Amino acid sequence: MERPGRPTISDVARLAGVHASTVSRALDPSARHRISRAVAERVAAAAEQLGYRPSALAAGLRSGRSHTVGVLVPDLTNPVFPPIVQAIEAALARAGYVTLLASTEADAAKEALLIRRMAAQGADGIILASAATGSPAPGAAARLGLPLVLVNRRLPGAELPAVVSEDAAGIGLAVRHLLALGHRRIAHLGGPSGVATAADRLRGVRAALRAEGLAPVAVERAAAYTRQAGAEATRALLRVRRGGFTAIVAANDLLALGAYDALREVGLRIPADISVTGFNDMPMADLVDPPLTTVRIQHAAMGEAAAEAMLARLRGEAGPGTVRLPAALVVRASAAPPQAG
Amino acid sequence: MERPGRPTISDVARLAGVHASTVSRALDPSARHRISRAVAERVAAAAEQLGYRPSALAAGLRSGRSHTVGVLVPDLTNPVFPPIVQAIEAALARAGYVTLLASTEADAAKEALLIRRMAAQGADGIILASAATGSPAPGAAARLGLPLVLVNRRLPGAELPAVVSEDAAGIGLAVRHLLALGHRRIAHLGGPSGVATAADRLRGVRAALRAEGLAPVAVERAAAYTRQAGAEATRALLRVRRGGFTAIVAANDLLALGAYDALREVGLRIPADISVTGFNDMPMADLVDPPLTTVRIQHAAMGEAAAEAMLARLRGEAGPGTVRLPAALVVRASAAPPQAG
DNA sequence: GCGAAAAGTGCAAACGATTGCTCAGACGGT
DNA sequence: ACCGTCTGAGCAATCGTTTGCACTTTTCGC
Repeated sequence: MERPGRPTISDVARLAGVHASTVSRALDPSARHRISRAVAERVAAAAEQLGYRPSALAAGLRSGRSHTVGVLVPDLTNPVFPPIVQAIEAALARAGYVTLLASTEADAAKEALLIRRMAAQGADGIILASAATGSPAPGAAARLGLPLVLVNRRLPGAELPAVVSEDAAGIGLAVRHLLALGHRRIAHLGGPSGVATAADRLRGVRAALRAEGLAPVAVERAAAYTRQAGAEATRALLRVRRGGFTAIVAANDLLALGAYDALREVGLRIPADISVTGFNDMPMADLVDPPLTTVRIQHAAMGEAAAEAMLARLRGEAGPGTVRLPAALVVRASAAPPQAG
Repeated sequence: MERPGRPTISDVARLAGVHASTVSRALDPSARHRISRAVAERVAAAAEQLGYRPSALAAGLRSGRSHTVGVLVPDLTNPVFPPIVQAIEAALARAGYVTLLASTEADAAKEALLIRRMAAQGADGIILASAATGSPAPGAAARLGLPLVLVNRRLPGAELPAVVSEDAAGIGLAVRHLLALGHRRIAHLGGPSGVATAADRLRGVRAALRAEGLAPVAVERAAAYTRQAGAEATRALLRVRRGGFTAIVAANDLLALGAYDALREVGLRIPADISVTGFNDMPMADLVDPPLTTVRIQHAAMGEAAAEAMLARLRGEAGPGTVRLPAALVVRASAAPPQAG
């Protein structure tokens, strides 16, 4: 008649007629071999009968491992992140880990606070999506003794495991596509400074152009990876160099869509007047008007690899250093040969 | 020279020259009044000096409150969820809670497993986005004694707090818009059965039409809220009733985009031949071709309200029951007057 | 069969907080 | 002056596990 609360390990022990420590071992796959088969089975049966679920809190307190990993993203509404986060969560869940999610809003103070809070919650490690230079994460994580894995963006200088795309080579694909279409005067709509992907992609654009003896006719860096910032930077590009380029290589899809907005404002047609390419191949990139020619990155694979890298670290293995996943060109309709004349 | 590990409450106590229990009280705003001002300040200083961060694990173990809330979504890559999740996380974070995220993949077994796992982690409550009939969540949560709050979809029958949109009234806006444009033969591309929003929106379509003495000329329900399922259901609609309708009211944006795909396959132009409306006003809905006329719901407000409802419950307050947030029509270009003749 | 090694369990001390009790002293009313 | 109340702080138990150590039994080599 009494409300028993959740059964504890002692309840199981009592029912199985053994000591709690024996139950603990019998239920731990890595210690089960120290227990006789008969007892292990009796314990399993008792646990099953009681519907016993060990308290991860108590286990974490004692063992120091909470089976919890924190994931930090700057902005979940940026379509790049959901697939990555989802893949991370799935991979962690498969390994029995639960995912703590928080959004930093690209604010360094918030990032530091969230890491501390996750550490207080006993997180075993932190996966940081989109680190920016000056990010307090490496310092904070190191101070707290937490393994840190970067995903989507690396952090040059810091020796941290990271899973990223082949940014330079990937955007080179887009540039070469434009060159093949006959473009010679190409502008780059770059990502914010302090972000590794932005620098890498700018480098990639320069390299691909240089291979043909060319250089970008203009480079304008957006203040953030958002549609609004992309539109603004494109307006700047038009102010400075209107008519001076026939194509814009954007550092990501959101920026490219911002370019769509800005080009439309001044009556320029895509791709008839100006070609535009993006980067990321985010969901819906095929549905915009015109469908965006872009570079596909492996969102899911990236998330999964990041989770695997974290799990390897948590197992005490060295794990991979920086992993670079290849990107592929996706040709749609936003890039076409330049207008004759 | 020794590696001190993280400072514990006893370290702070020692430094402040008081007992650990006094530190605990001095640091707890709701118990601070039992401590003299002088001691409280000494403790605060000591904690500050040591960089003390209480272990949420230990606190949770003893107090039964882990300051952790689990959030379950069926699929994070559905653009409806990120803004909701982000708002939930932000509101919870403001209250000092951390968010556990997991994706159920619309799988009941997985949903049950994840709830158990979150309970084992000591989660204080569960917020479930998009419950479907037959969801094991209410039962599981009740068994575990966890408060459950629904967001985006309610669960008819279960007496659970839920924060949803005014689905019926909202989609009525779209229908009335179509009627005002002159459409009379309207088909409904419905959501999956077993999902409350789908039923509510279907009801809303019927009600709005009935007010004019009309009824939907066809109703086809998609197997899931995805672009693919939307395309398939639209193909079915065309098979059955091609030419029999001049507009499609879709139960959500993803379905509407699927309709775009299917209509294009057979050479039908939007909106010249067929008008299409969506629901949700997801990000990018304005960028597709043609820009989607849809119904805007308050993603962020919904997430925030759900988090607030959960926090109220955790404070022991009754909190609101079902909250319905109004929706608004967003007119873009996918709906136009029907072709003459 | 003997002793040593191995196997299988139990014991009890952590882990780091929270909280019901106890207790000493200050205070105030009569 | 005395007694009761209140305040502020300490004591110690407790939350539910894990794990180093000690203690029996087997097991096995010789």
